[in-house]
Amino acid sequence: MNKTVTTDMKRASQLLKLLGDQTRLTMMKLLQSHDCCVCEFVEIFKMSQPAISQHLRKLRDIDLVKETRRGKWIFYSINEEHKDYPFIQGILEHLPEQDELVTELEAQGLRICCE
Amino acid sequence: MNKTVTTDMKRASQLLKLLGDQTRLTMMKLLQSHDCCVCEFVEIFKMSQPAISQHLRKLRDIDLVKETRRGKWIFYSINEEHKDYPFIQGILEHLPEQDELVTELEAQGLRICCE
DNA sequence: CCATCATATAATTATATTCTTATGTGTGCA
DNA sequence: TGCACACATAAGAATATAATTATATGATGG
Repeated sequence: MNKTVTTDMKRASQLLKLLGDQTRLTMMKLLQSHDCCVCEFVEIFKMSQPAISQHLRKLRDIDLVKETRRGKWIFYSINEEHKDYPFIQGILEHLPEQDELVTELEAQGLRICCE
Repeated sequence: MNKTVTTDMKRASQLLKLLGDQTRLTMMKLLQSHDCCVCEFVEIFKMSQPAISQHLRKLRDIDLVKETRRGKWIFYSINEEHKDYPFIQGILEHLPEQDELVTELEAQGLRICCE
């Protein structure tokens, strides 16, 4: 048996389907280096707040991300304890950094900071 | 810049969407160890021939697989020259072997052999 | 304790996906 | 040369997905 096996085919295809959306995939890549709150994502993706919320919900429903309230905002972060996180991580490693998106936010003064 | 970057976000999400289907994902995993023809997939997945054909078409449309005619059959195989093959390979490595499916076929005498 | 801000949920619509059935195409063999 | 087999394509229906608009929730700060 292959030691790198971490998941069965059904779970794997469900995970890949979730990542098979440019918005969610970029969210996950971004979250690897920066926790973000919903309103930041709204700015970054130029998408309505409910649309963002719904993408985050899908990621949360299978525990890929967790949420933490900080002041008025709810910050999302990667759940590194997820059983399939090594699998996800392997995928994200192949993708270009998306830090630029956060840098732009900061330049516009839209980055949320909770002391 | 990250040396492991192989693809941009749009292409990556398209690839992941294609793999985000259990049938296609299993096809890809299977093809890593065995070339297969359409009628074998029909048996393996207990799915109609047009349904199989359509899945294979999607994989072929982005050049993930290639086809070769051998006698009456058209065999599909992985296109290892694909620009994103290392990315795909990284994903498939995490999945359990699917050889059993082919073994079963052989046991039923349904495996196609061309001399 | 009330108003506001950030976020979530619901309902709806538009579009994409995946299957089925029907039919077309092309190769090999009688 | 024509029939049968393997496969592809087309058309249509059922379902899933992802957006929008409208509304609800819930914490915070005044």
